[in-house]
Amino acid sequence: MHISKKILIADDEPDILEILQFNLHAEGYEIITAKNGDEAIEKAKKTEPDLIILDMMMPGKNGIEVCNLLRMMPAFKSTLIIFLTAMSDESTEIKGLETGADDYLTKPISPKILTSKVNALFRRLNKEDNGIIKVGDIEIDREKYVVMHNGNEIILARKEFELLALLASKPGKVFLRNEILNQIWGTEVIVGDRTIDVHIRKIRQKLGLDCITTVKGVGYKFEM
Amino acid sequence: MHISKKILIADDEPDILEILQFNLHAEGYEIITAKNGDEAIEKAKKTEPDLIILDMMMPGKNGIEVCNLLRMMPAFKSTLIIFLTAMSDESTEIKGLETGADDYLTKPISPKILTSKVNALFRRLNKEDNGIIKVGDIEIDREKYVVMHNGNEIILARKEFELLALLASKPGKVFLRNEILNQIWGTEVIVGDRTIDVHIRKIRQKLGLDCITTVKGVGYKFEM
DNA sequence: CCTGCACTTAACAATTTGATAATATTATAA
DNA sequence: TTATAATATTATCAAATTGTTAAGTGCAGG
Repeated sequence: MHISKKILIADDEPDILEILQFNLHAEGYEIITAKNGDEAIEKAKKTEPDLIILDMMMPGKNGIEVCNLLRMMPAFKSTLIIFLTAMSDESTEIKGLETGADDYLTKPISPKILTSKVNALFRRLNKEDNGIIKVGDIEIDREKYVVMHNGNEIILARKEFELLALLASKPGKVFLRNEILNQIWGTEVIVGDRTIDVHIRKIRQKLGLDCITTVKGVGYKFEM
Repeated sequence: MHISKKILIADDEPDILEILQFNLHAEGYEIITAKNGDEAIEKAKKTEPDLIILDMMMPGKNGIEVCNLLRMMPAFKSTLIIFLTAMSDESTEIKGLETGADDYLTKPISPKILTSKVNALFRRLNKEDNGIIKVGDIEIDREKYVVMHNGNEIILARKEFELLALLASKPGKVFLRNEILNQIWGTEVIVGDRTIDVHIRKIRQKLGLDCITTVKGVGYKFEM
């Protein structure tokens, strides 16, 4: 499972703080709260949260000031920051975004929109390390175009790689021959049925494992 | 110089299309437009934009459908997507975000908010490249345009430098020939396929290292 | 005006890949 | 068990892909 992401919420209104805390905690996030700007900076330094939600209007340092101060520190150069703004004031919103925030929310806050936004931001952040399929001791990296087995790199030709990646994308699922043809070769190109077999054979050979099962009369499936 | 980011805008209302196009173009982005969902998908495949702005309500395929279709293709797994929604309808917004969009905008659209949001999204995306790339004993300084290897400066021509910098920006990742052409030469210019090879050769020669790997039928990748 | 450099292209060699045909083997139903 | 259809295997060849060299073009600086 995931290690839960930490979110720091800074707002001087206890009600808002509680609503946000309640909803985000329900989504599985770990919540840290702060009642003003100075406390926010202090707790940010101590806990290094993944996301910081800052109210724009706070006693002492306001949201923008806090954001600016944080962005100056290397540790918070790329931390996600969301502003909360009471008024739907365009210039404030723009100022927030230009200060280096990633998004802003206008009060009154809808819990559902809040959680959706937060989830969306984290989803985007995790997009960067994607494309890796892991099944048993095999690792297929679509981006690097590499297949690893027990630390050894296995060199596959393009069609072989795509075929393996397709089968491994849903371990256990039987891919019909037609399905494979459409996915790998497209609908335009027409190749004989034996072609698939030959590629399957090469993959089996190169992997040296028995992880592709023939389902006679139907297709192939990948499983460890 | 940076190569300008490409933004694809899809909306059936010509007025909106024009407003968005005008404002984003003024910010230095390269704009591609589409009048409906199908055209959007077609143009997305052809031009591989960095950001796609989709109107939710369009004749034919609506924004969510287009988003779903795009997200299914590996090439658009991590492309930025923003929805435009006419109504400030909470459930629509949430649905949009959960479909895999990165943000949404409610009409009527404020040009300033639009550009701020777009800039903020790109800012976030580019957080990683802080100018200097270090891989193994190679150091690439994007700002100074200098490549160092074991303390020795290696002189690369501009195209060579950009190509190396691109490959090294994500070590291990395979860059498709198309991707390289789009990033280094842009979509306007058309150069032959051999051109890439020749530049790669020169880089390999000058570096005197075997750090650029050919992935036949796919592209090139940088790794130590 | 000459020279050198950056970039591109053309041409050919070297290599790899992918598809097919031909044959062998296996699974399954009658 | 046998007949039959489906798949495995092998070898072969054409096509696709890349490496390499040389040469052409345009431009900037001396």
